Amino acid sequence: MFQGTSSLHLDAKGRVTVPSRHRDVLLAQCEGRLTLTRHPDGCLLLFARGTWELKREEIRAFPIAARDWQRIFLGSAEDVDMDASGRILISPELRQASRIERQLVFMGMGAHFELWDPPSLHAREQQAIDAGMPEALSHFTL
Amino acid sequence: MFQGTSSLHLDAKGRVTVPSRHRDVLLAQCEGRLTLTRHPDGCLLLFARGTWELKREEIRAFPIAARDWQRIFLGSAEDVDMDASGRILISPELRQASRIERQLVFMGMGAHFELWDPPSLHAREQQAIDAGMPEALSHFTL
DNA sequence: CAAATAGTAGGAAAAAGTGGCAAAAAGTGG
DNA sequence: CCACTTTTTGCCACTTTTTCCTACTATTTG
Repeated sequence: MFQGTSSLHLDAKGRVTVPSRHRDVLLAQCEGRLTLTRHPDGCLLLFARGTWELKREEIRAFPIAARDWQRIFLGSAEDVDMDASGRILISPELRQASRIERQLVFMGMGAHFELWDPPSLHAREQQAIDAGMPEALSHFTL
Repeated sequence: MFQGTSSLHLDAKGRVTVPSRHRDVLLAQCEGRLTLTRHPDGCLLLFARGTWELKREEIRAFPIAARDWQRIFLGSAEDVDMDASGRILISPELRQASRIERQLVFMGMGAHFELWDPPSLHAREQQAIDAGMPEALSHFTL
């Protein structure tokens, strides 16, 4: 179960270090074999390879009406492997799509991670807070 | 059942001492294993690990429309352990999100704690008082 | 008033993250 | 088809952050 955020930098070649607290889990789960793709909300999604392959089957089964969504999820997916120092390379295409340049936010979201351009994330967060809790969550209390 | 507030300082590395009157309970309940996350109201939430894990399952079950809220609660959650002198470390990300710098208010709120930046708390309190009692509390008397 | 306990501060060792370099691979042009 | 250029990949080293331990000060309590 992944949770929590880390603020990190890409190096000159577009690589990021996977936060060390997640590294061991990922090495155990999939030997560092991961898959990176896009999310329509504007972030990137990072999966352990096995987790992705299950999701991929769901995506393949999308109805025709959702062909555009297949393009985003499937068409943008790239297999990436952690290198010896626990880094992954984010391709120029994915960097551009997510507006990630130098800095990024690495966020654990349960079974996967989200990678965000910091300004995009903050803007979206603020928007959500301003809009208030949706009706569907009216029964949820902390 | 936690209640009451304490005004405390963070040290130079961003650590706070858990008020001693709560320490024994937390040690007994979860051996000092806690989880810290954000609340949209602008404070941080502190849970005993077990309590958090129950909440986390509720959060994971949120509908897709509430993805932004999952990001705030789950995406910001960090497991923290009390150290030998009963302190917890608040990460730079959480400190920034809650505007906590040097001082903080540690507030017992039943099953969990809230951690506030003092000015933010006071502003919010004043706002609530000015707004008056909400309709839903019309039958409540002391 | 003294002792204990709470809260704060500082220092040293370890680890994490970042940058740079060099070898390898891939692509391009003659 | 070979040689050269450019990009990619792996490796190493430095710097910053984190973690653990210890010590001090202030407040509380008997």
